[in-house]
Amino acid sequence: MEYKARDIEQSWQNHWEKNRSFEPSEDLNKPKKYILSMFPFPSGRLHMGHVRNYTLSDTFARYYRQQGMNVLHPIGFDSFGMPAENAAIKNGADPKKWTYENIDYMKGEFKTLGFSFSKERELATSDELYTKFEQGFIIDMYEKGLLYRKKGLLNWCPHDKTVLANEQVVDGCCWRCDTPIEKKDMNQYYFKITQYGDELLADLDKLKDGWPSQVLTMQENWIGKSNGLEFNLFFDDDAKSKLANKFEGFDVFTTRPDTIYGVSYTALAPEHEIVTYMIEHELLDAKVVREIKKMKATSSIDRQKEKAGVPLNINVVHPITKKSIPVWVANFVLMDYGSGAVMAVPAHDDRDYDFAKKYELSITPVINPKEGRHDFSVSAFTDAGILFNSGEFDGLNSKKSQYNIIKYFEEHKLGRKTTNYKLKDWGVSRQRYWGAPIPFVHCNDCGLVMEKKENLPIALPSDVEITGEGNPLESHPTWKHCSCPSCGKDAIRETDTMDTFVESSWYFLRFCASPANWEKEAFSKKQVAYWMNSGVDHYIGGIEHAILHLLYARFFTKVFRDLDYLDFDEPFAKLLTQGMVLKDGAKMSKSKGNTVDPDALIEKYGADTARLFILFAAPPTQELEWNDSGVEGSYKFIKRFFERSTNALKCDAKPKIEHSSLTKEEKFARKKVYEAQVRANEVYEERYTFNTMIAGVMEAMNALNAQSNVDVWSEGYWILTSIMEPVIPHTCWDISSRYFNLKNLSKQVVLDEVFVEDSITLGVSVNGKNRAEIEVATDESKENIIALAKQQVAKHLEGKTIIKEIVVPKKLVNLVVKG
RNA sequence: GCGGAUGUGGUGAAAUUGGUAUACACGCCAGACUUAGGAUCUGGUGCCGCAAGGCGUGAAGGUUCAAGUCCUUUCAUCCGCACCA
Repeated sequence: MEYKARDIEQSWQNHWEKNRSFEPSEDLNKPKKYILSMFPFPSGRLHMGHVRNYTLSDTFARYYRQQGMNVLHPIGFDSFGMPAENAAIKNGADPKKWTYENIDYMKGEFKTLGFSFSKERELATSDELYTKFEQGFIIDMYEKGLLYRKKGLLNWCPHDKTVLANEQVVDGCCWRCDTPIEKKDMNQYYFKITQYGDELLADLDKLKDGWPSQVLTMQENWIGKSNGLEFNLFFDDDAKSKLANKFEGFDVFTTRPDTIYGVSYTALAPEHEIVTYMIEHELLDAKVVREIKKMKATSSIDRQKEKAGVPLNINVVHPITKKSIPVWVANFVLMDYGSGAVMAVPAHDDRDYDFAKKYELSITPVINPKEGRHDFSVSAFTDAGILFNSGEFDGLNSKKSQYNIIKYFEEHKLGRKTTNYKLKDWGVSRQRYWGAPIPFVHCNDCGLVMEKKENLPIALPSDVEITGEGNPLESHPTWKHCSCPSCGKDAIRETDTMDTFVESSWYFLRFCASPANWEKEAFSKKQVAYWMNSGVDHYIGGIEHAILHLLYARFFTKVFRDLDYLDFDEPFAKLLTQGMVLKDGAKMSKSKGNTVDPDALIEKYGADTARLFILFAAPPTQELEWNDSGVEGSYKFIKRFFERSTNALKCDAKPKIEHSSLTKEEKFARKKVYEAQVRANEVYEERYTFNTMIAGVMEAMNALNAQSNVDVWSEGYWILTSIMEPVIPHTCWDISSRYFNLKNLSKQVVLDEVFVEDSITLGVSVNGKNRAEIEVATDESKENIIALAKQQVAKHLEGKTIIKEIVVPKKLVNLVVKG
């Protein structure tokens, strides 16, 4: 029989579609599995990374269907976003048309790859129905105080002409187009994600067993919680009068209160309000002002190159010693962390040390190492140690003194214990067209007013002109004009749209909703409770989403819980982060010209070959090096697997075999088949190393091929097609339908009898060095085994004394000799 | 600088708890069938060596009867974060 991949694949793809084979059951009493892959942006064509992603999720989904689970394996498109708009600017395409044409094409690709997605739950986040519910959530969050509008210094990408969240700034550049970002003062909507900072951090603990530790660490670092002391540094009388009594002082934050006696200067960020005041009121030399302006204009990358600063010629008073401390402006002080001001302890902080050395400021050591001595003329001592020069705290260790010093500050009302986070509130407004409109209205009388829920969705206009200059919603002749939902007078609609990460923060909940209710509700508590019970069972996607998407989705889940839409804390029980797909050692990318087009591959070999190669070439979390002859090898295996199926007989149940009556080769073949099954179960349930599972099946095939018993062949195929169905579904359904009436695509029972053996092979080592092999009866006595082993390695024992004999049951014998 | 990962044949990679290192595949070599083979089948293939034997999991030590696996030190590559007070 000839293996014609394309014919077989198309016929089964049509069969599955016609029979609605992959729609989940609405019976919420069945045991469930929710298998989710990160949905794609509809860029136009799938790339190999997508194929790897969906092959993995499909493999899980098909396995759990065989196990009798009710499986939800949905797909959608994260379809808002800048590329659609950029295509419009470049080619004059309509973003909506461009997007939905791409979606149609990619759906076709899903079909030809044989992915078992639920067709009926497919969605695109740019669908108006999706926007409608999202806008509803935005309103709920605003009412809860979790969304607010404020003016602030924002990251602005001059190329994409939009605001970016901190998370979207990579090395000071736009995460999408790599243009260096600028700071711009604008109104912007924010989600109060910081309110959930503690919980987002603490709940990482719940994910320990299911998420890669790397991702947990990245999230932990991103949230960046640190405990310390916050206190006020007060100006002396000179400074106060110089500042016209506008400022009493300023707040600083430190994680090292134990170094408080070592403070020898203090520094403000160039953007600090006191600095701004002094510039505006001409309290600084022109030269100093010039220096400060230069610092502000320097990008964050350049600022890191060398420390720079200028003195402000004002002083504060040390809170304990009451000594006078000079105030500087320093380029390494960040305005958006803590209060934008630091107490500087050059003796015990590297940055403060460098700065003090450069500007010849005094360095006052107050902590010694527990052992030995530190040379403060060379570097700062930043470890914990023993305090000196620290008044009543002398002799205490760092840890103890931190506690005592914070207590002292609190008792004397000088300061308080605080927690600081690197995590910032999530800015979500974008000055773009192709996004979900933020459902607010600006009214002259009422101010900022929410749209009424019955008016949702606030849909995008279709007749826009997209030039790349400014926001098309802003320049549209009529769209933004509306009446105030509160007083009815003429008002202006908000023209900002939402960050696309908002859509991907709840799509996994939408998939839980039965399509019958899609018009009526976003999702029901009951359906979500069922499918999300213990979370999405397997969430599969790229490591590049380790921070942004996964953090936002966790945040939304917690918010929805507090809005009483659901009853759990964490959305994703198990996270599998796949490795990149490489060719010639580099990530596949259009710009490098090292891509492999999935469509061409399917055309040549079929989808099953692509799927098999992807799973066989490397374990899922590792990088996958593309290799054309490896693909060829996968094709040949499938071809052989298909052709040799003719050795099986038609049967409706697994054949019964009298194991003891078989030949050695037949027994061995059965053992290999069942070994493959045992390994497959482990791989699907725990290890996810599909490469080793496939290797097991190949070994079993090799063993089957060395014998000719038709029952052994039939049983072998019964089991192996079941194991392989999730990987090469078309081939396996085809074989199974011809021989087994599809009955074997189900949970398999392992027969232990095939593992019982009469004799086993043991390795024989001398001094740990492998020298020979012996074959002994399974129940052979230890004495006999040793005797036989000695006989086998007699040559290596000549003239030597055996001082120890070790027998490891079923493994080996080790003889330790001397002389 | 901080955090994490990885390092095994010519290549992708196996080795679940310390127990015969290199399974499975690619590549290569040889043979069979062939007018032919980039098809198929069979066999071989860690390195050095004619052999006996020796050497082998980035490097160096250590623990152990036994180490890819555990401990110490170190090198290289990759990824993430990065003046976070």
